[in-house]
Amino acid sequence: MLDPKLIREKPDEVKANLAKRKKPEYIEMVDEFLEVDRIWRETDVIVNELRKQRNIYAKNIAKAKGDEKQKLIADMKDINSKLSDSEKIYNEKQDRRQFLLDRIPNLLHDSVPYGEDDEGNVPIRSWGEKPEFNFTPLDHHELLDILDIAELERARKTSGSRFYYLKNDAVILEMALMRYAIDILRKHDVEIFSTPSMVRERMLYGTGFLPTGAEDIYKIEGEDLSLIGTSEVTLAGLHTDEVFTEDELPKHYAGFSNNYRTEASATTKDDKGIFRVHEFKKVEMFTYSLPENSEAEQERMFAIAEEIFKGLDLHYQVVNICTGDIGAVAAKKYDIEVWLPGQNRYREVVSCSNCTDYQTRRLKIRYREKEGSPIKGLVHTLNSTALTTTRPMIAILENFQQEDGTVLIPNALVPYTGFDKISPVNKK
RNA sequence: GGCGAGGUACCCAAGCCUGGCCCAAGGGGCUGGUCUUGAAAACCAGUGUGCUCCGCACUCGCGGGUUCAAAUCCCGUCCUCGCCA
Repeated sequence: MLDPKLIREKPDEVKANLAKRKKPEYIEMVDEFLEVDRIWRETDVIVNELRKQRNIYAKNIAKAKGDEKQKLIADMKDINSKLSDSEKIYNEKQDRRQFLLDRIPNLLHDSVPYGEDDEGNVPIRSWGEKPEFNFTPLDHHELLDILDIAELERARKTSGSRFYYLKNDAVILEMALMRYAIDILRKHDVEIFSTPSMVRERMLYGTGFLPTGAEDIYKIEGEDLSLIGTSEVTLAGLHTDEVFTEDELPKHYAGFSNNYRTEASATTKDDKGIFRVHEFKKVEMFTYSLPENSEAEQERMFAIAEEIFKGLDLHYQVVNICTGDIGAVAAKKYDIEVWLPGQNRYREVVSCSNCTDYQTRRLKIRYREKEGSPIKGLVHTLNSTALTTTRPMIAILENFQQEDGTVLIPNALVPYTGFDKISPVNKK
């Protein structure tokens, strides 16, 4: 949520910023907000004045006696009827105002490149090199089959499309990836959490996954609980309504969790294998920062994400996400796109966002100089993938495949897996 | 799941039974000021949100209701803690 005062006081700046997102409805929302906000405030004055009258009368009635009291009570009823009329308008305008605030996205940082859609994302650097093959590299789903380390067809039977079983060496590899990432984070003094997989609605609203985006979330029937799509939600929610002191910040957190996504709006192109799935495990970095430090914190966080992928010897490029592709919550976002030989293209494996105060305004997470001193403002939040299970696994399979189908395990993972390759098995 | 006790501002906490100087006592912390060479102590002021900001209104977990008037009474609901299952 944006600061309503900012929209009111600098509407042209806000609109110019939102215009970069190439969605005219945002501009319309701002215009409507300005109008609704104006009426809301005018009504607020009227309501306040009537309430003041009511309070004065209430006190006088308490003191008055007999006929005088009866007269005052009659007058009071008149005031109350006027008040209830004004309050009705006031509440309507307030609801509409909030509705709009809930849907206007965050302001973009100046360094976000302009672009219409994901074609406009700007690669800013790359690391490593594409592997050379003197044979035609296989797709990851073919490799999963040859190596016999997953059940894809049968997963359709038990759970439906976009679910999967991993088995044997793939299970070890999955855990190894998580442990590998966690150890790197611990080296950087990040606090590690294993978080709930379900949260209350308030947390999803607070992090910006609601009200827009409800179709991507699995909701538990009859409960105020939904499955998280990322531990960003649980880690952001952790300090809801709290007030940090400056010396407590930044908080460098990371969450390990299962993640659930309906992928309702996804295309069917990535259906094969485990590229786009409803459930996966992830280590997610999450930072609470002073406003003035959030830009530096984003660079710091992203450097750790890169370190993780460098350690896996995976060739990748870094992309600055453009105005047309960035989400509603982020002010600025970097992705890591890893090279997938089986698809012959780069694919997203990391997303690192500075959400500034967009989430903390909703979650009411603030800071003050020290214990007991007045509140100074809202903290900034940032999140970044550290490592997921499925896509990095795909990258390892496709990049380190040998002609006979054997897949070599990156050196950094061997201490965690206990094996340095996965070889094809002869299935009956 | 059942029963019980609770939820008051940054923290602690009174008020609730018996509705009305509660525009929420008091304490702590913090900020500013007076004083001091400096500090402590003491004293004064400030310390939730909104607005047309020397003034008002809102805020007692949340949402309804009763009433001229609700932190206080009623209903619903969420959460926390305890005991039981």
